[in-house]
Amino acid sequence: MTAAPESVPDAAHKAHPERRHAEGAENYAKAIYQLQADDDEPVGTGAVADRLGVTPASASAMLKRLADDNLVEHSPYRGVRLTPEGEQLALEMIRHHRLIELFLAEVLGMPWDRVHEEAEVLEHHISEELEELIATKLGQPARDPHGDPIPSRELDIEDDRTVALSDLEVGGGGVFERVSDRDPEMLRYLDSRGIRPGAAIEVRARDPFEGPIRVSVSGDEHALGTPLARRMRVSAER
Amino acid sequence: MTAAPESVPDAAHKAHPERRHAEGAENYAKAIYQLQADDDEPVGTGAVADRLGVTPASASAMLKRLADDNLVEHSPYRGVRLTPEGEQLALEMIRHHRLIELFLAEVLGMPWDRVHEEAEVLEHHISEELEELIATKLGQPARDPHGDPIPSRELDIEDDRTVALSDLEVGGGGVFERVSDRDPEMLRYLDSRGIRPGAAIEVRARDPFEGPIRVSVSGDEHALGTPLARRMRVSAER
DNA sequence: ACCAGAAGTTAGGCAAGGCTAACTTTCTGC
DNA sequence: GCAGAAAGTTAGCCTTGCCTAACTTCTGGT
Repeated sequence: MTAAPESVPDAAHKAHPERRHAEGAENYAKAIYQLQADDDEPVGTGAVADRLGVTPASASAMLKRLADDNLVEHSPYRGVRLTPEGEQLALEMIRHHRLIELFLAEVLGMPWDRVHEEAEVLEHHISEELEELIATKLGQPARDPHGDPIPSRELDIEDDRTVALSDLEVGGGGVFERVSDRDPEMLRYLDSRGIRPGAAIEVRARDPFEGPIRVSVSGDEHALGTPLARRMRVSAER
Repeated sequence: MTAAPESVPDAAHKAHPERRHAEGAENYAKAIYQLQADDDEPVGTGAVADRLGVTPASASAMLKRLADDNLVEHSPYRGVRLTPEGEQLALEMIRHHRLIELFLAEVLGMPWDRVHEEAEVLEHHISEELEELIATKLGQPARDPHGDPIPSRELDIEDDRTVALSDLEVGGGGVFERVSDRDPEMLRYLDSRGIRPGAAIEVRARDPFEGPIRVSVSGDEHALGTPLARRMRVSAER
């Protein structure tokens, strides 16, 4: 009866002096990072709540906890900004997310429009060691299947030199770099039209008042709605 | 500003009328299943608590919740038994666990003694679709890297025809089928001695009072402690 | 400059799980 | 067969997150 003591599932990971954060905190950090984008305006509570699908009250409470944990600076009523620590956490999750997306697509053949939601869950549950094995298997890739850059092991991320397709004038264009991975229907649609990252794209015509945008992609013409065009990023010309 | 509504991360999976269970319930079901083993004695609260590393009080409360959810039958003070629904849940987790272990070892080259703890986490977070992709990639395998049988897609599991090495008499033996995956040190030790599932093993001598057991494995002799031998399963001779 | 509405926060609840301390039930040894 | 030990349960509390309802602060239009 007195068998060897079962290995209790206690402190598993972490060699580095890196604090553990709950899944909730990880999602908030990622959301704030993505809302913060390039401009460094603080992010409003409502925007965070919106993106995470919770009420502003819940977000408000959570942001206070994040501030206690030193992941954000929070000036009540005026918004939050990630601290360096919060940004690291966000980038860590983004690295996980994009590595997992690429892995699922490349190694397991999961369709382009399905990898996002799977990665959304798994990103919180892989160890550093598994992250590294995946990155190695993929050859330390720089971009995920939607064209998004993957932060390096040291969490450096290539800065964004793209513009939204919806912001281009007629005659503008470049290489279609990436598209938000968050809407499977959009992904399926683009994929079915043969519009994939890496393709050359050019704006042929625009209609006023959010009308369709006519573009040519590798010879073919397509008319795209503005909401879609807003999510498509094209390499900036310089 | 009124962009397309972001896809909220609500009800994601489940085509089948399959209820969702929290991670906690999944772990309890698995623990009870494994404690129940073949004998169908009910499992005590303390044993469950022990295996999961929680206090008996916590387990007691949780078992009541599982009973409400129809995963176990609970007679107060006398123990729990899984319901068919609870057993399905346990087998589902065991299938996930063992597929993930094998996948990590085969596809990513993760060492034998590390796959368990990674799988312990991930088993709760893969979708049915990913489960299927993994199983396909591995060719619908029947056993994980420790030699444990993997339940089929329909959750049928091969019944156990093995005995503990510690229960064999001198002269007894058979094929070393598997070993508990829960103790990395044991795994590393066996691996370093070249004792791996599939090898022929025979008991050469035993000392009384839990003394070492001398066995031969593919020509070499080893002396194994009783606790270790208790966790090694050898194909039953008939 | 003010006030209404928008944005944010506080208060009070709930559910899951965990803990300790105290109490009950069951089992066992004499 | 009964007392004390062992096993199980209850009570009361904590934390993480989420909710609704009510309150506060900020901001923009006249």
